[in-house]
Amino acid sequence: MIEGLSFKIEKALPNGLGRAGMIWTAHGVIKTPAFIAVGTHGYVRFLSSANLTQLGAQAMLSNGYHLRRRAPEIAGAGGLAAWRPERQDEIGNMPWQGPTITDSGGFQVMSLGSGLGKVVSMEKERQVTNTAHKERLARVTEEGVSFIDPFDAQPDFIGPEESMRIQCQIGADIHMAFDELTSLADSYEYNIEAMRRTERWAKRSLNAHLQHRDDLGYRQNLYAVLQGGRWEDLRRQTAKNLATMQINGIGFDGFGLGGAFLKEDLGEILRWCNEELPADKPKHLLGLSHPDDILIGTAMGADTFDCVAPMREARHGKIYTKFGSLNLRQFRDSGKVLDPGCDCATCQAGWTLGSLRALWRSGDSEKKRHFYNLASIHNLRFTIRLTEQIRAAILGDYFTEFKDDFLRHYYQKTSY
RNA sequence: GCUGGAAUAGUCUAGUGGCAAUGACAAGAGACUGUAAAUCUCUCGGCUUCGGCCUUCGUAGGUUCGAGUCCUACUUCCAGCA
Repeated sequence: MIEGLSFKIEKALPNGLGRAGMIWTAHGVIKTPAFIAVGTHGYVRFLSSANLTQLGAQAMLSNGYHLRRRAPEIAGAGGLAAWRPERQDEIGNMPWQGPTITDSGGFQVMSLGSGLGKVVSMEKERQVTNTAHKERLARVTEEGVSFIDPFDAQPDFIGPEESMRIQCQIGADIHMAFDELTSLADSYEYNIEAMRRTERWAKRSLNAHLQHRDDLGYRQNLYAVLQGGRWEDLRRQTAKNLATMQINGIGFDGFGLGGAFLKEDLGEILRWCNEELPADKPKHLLGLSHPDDILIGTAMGADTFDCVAPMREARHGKIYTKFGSLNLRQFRDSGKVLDPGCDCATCQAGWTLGSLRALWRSGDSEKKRHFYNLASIHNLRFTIRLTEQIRAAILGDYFTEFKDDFLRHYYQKTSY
């Protein structure tokens, strides 16, 4: 039996919660802070496992909800790191053999239920409407979540026990307890209710996880997820409750920091959580990746991050640069490089904004797939490189200077 | 040369007497954060004080209260026959 997760802090920020460290799992090591590439269906869209390795990805996050019907098959293959997914993007089916994480399906409770896509957004000025969701596809009860699968319209149910059974069959190194993510539109009262339900589900998740965590021959690990919205009393309370929650003397291996955040609230909320949580456990900030979010998250004690944005925005023509992101549409025939000094394979191969745009707008599906690959490589490398730079800055005692310098360039869009 | 068909916005296209005129693409602007997302929203003749005004469906006439639509001629293109 390969031992379970272990976490070592190499260096912590003075007078702060941030740190650089290492997480050991059965499938390898994650040097933190780290950005985890999202491969919901067991693979990262339009990126091969070789692409991921080349651009410095250390781990992949998949989703128990999307893979739930494949879980027995994945278990039969020996777990996610050995499973060859049937891909829709024609990139080949070599598995990602490094460390893996699965989400519980808790996000889908929100996205298929109360939430519109916009409700997780962090722009304060945006009008948030929770009532506009006319076709609610998920309903929450104490037992779990009943929902209609949007792909085949079939009714289904996931509760903590189902989520743990699925995740233990998928066999990622790190699992998330089944939680209920609230939207920005939900009230304080509803957040109390959802947070307490999430805590009860966490206990049931822990119980079910402990029964199956060694089923595939290596130790799988469980993070509890903190909710509580934007309220300090709720965040501190749920952090304390989950930090001390145990079954037969066994607690959680780490913690997921969940929720929908307004940008200006993120740092404070994470501070409340991480002042209460044990420093020696790894923390994963769920679903965020923009540079300011990663920098603030790291400063406030988050060790790992995941997000669909780098890849999705790449597909949609948003190219990340050190001077801010740009819309590829505006660069027809441009001979400029994507991002000066970028070390990604796309930039190294000499692609320019104009040539990439031409590929994207070609109308040819094969060329478009090529574009999705090239653009995803660039944005993902950009995001991963940021975490590498942050790690180096923490270890080298220049984190604050690095952060200020990076944000000044990125958000003032000085020139480009 | 004869006969038949066609001509609509940047391109293709809908429209057979009634509101600058359908749809697609291209183009332009924006969005996207634990993936119902190779997606979605908006603009796309000109002007505007946002109430409207003006100019448009190959060209020129005509019929009509009213024409992209019907009629005549012309121009160009396509097909068939010589």
